[in-house]
Amino acid sequence: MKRRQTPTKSAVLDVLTKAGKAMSQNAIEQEIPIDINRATIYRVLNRFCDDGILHKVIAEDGKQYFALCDRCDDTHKQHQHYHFKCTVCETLECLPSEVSFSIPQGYVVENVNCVLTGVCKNCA
Amino acid sequence: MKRRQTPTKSAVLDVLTKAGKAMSQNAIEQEIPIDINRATIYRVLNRFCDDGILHKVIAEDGKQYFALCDRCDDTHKQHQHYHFKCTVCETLECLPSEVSFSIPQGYVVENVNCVLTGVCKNCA
DNA sequence: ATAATATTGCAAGGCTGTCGCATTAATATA
DNA sequence: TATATTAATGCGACAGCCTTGCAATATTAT
Repeated sequence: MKRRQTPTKSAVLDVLTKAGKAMSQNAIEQEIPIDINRATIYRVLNRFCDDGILHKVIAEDGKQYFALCDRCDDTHKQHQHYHFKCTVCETLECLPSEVSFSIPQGYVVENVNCVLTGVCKNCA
Repeated sequence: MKRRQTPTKSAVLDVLTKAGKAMSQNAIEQEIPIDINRATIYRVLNRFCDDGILHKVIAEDGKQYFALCDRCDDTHKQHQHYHFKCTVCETLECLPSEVSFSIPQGYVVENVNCVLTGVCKNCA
């Protein structure tokens, strides 16, 4: 299935690029200049994830956040860095700190989701 | 507000103790012998969290899982250990591995939520 | 026993995310 | 340029998770 260029895709990518942080579907919809259906935004976001352009983080509110991370299109497919969710400004950003853990024998890790919650530099 | 002893509270604690792992409201409700309202289970679980008896983990499905962890009533209030969610048996368990990270200056971390997803020892 | 109030059940509602289906629009082909 | 192919979208609907208000119940203290 070959991807097509659409206004929706560019608009979503544009918002995420300018934001420089992870955003929820809702936040993206509010920031986007054109009117795009909710389901469509989700589909666009998930396609971007499939294509390795975005990565998805689950925050402590149980919601999905999507980020365009500069360190993501590297060798490892997994996004093994920490994320920080500020309870004040609701921002979710990627941290430079890499996740490292030891796992008991026999376990196979396929995905990593690490979110620190608190107050960010700007809001402190 | 002083807590009261109720059959619901004991039943919930009992299930979680026997399970020895983190469980969702739904899973708890299914395991519980008596019939308890969904909202009530949530209220009981959240009260236990407030009282420091349980801790809550958000998994990659966006759902809340509650665990009675043996290492939790220690000095630190935060539950800074990794969790492992098996995609096969759907189990979410606490790992012995402690979470360690470096955080940029000015950030205040109040909570940690780290979940590894994959296949556990039993299902591999 | 009685009062005070924490806990519960019920119903309802909000929010998130997904899906099927008809329609539209982007790309390839003639 | 016109046409065919099919990816992408909008709409509506739905399921699931979690919370909340309110009246009824049950636990604890007096």
